Amino acid sequence: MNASICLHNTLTRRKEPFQPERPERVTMYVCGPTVYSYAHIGNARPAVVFDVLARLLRRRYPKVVYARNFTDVDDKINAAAEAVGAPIGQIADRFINAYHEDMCALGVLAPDLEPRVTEHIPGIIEMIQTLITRGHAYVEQGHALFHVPSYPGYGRLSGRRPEDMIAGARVEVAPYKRDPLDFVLWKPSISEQPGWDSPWGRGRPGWHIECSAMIGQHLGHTIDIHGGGQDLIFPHHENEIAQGTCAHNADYCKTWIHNSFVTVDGQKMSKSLGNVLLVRDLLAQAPGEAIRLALLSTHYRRPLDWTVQRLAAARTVVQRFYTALERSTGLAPVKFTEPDATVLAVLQDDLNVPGALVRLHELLVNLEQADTDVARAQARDHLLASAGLLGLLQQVPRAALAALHQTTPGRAFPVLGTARIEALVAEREQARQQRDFARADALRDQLASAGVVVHDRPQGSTWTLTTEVPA
RNA sequence: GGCUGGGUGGCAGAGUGGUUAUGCAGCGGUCUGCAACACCGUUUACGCCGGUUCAAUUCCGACCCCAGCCUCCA
Repeated sequence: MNASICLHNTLTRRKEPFQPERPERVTMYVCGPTVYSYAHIGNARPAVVFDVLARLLRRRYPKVVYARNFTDVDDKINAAAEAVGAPIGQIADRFINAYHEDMCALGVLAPDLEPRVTEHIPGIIEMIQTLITRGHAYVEQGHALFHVPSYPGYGRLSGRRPEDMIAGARVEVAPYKRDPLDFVLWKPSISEQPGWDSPWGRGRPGWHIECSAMIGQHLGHTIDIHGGGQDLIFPHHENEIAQGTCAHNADYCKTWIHNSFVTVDGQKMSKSLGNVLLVRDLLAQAPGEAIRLALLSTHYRRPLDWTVQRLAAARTVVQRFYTALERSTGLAPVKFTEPDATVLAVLQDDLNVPGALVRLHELLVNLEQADTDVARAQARDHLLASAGLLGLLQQVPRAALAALHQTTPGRAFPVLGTARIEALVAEREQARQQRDFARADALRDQLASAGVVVHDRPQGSTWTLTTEVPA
């Protein structure tokens, strides 16, 4: 058996060996998007990071239940729905579909479960009732609120002391709160707002309770891994712990994992700065795989600054890998190729993806240096099996290179049919054989102006569509 | 003000108490009619000041700077 997977646990602030409660059923929950708009690059980072973790866990454990929710009722969704005069379900459906498309383009595999809040209202109400019964929550002016002082462990995840938080609070305390830190479990809806009947009147759930309720319903009272962006540590995850622990009288989650933020050109993404980068828009500049690689090229717990240079660099690397793979297509696959031991080992060390990429480059060199068909097939399959752990290099090379060409920014090439290109390449080869180099060079220029790059190899000339971004 | 992370060579980015990853770019070379692709070689590092140590980029302390959270946010 290989060494265990080590993960940095936000709760303990250290890297520790991952030991699931029940290895026969490993549970992981990641906070998904609120579906009121298209996914931006900051939404994509956790999706990609936890996709890699899920792949790693699945390789190790027979059954992994990975859930990622959709928050489909929320004031922002309500506002978006009101703006276009559509029901919230329509807005949510639209952006859930868009989210699926975007994540698919980034090579993110579907989680096992994608629970939606609006489909879990009875469970949410039930959980709130349990909290009230146990003395951890109360009802005031149509609101149900969690009483923070009733849970002594509050603040442990974020490393904050309640007294500091009160001192630093910048918001006015709502009159219905018994304690400034108390947070809403259920809030009343006026008639135009979406709402559901409850013992406390018509209303809708607060943000924090939904995750706890869906976790309790689908994964259990104690889960193995809970993930999300680091901005969720406080208050969202802190509140989840309080609710879940108090409702079920059990540890809520053993390992908390948080990815760091994405900045754009050194600044936080925000609507006011106008620098929110949507995955949709980036997909016009580069294939999803290059975006995925760019997101994975920094360790998940470090801040990642998104720049055009970063994406360009990722394009170059993707191109290099697929160029080598393209040259080995047609070789029979080798049976039962395992991922590389080094790749596996560094990934198991708190998901050191950049370290794994280094090893992938070494495997690439092995492929490029292999001098027999058997060696090349082995090197290729070794590389592919290893890259598969990261969700990379799994496309048909020719198609991947074509995707790079199609997304080349700032270039519009006249379209030459494949037959025409082949004819020109053949004509040039003939000219070269006749040592008519002026003619050969003219043909090469003609092809280049159409975005076709010719490669003269010992076996003869081949061609690819350019993927170079102009400087 | 409180709480988290982080500051590594032109850029990106791992890691380590002593043997200076890796990628991109640059430079030199091999291949090529010339290129391109590919391969080989190669220059420049560890924010600042103290401390511990035979030895610190790596451990400890202070400081400076950056990002995030404390209010919806991945």
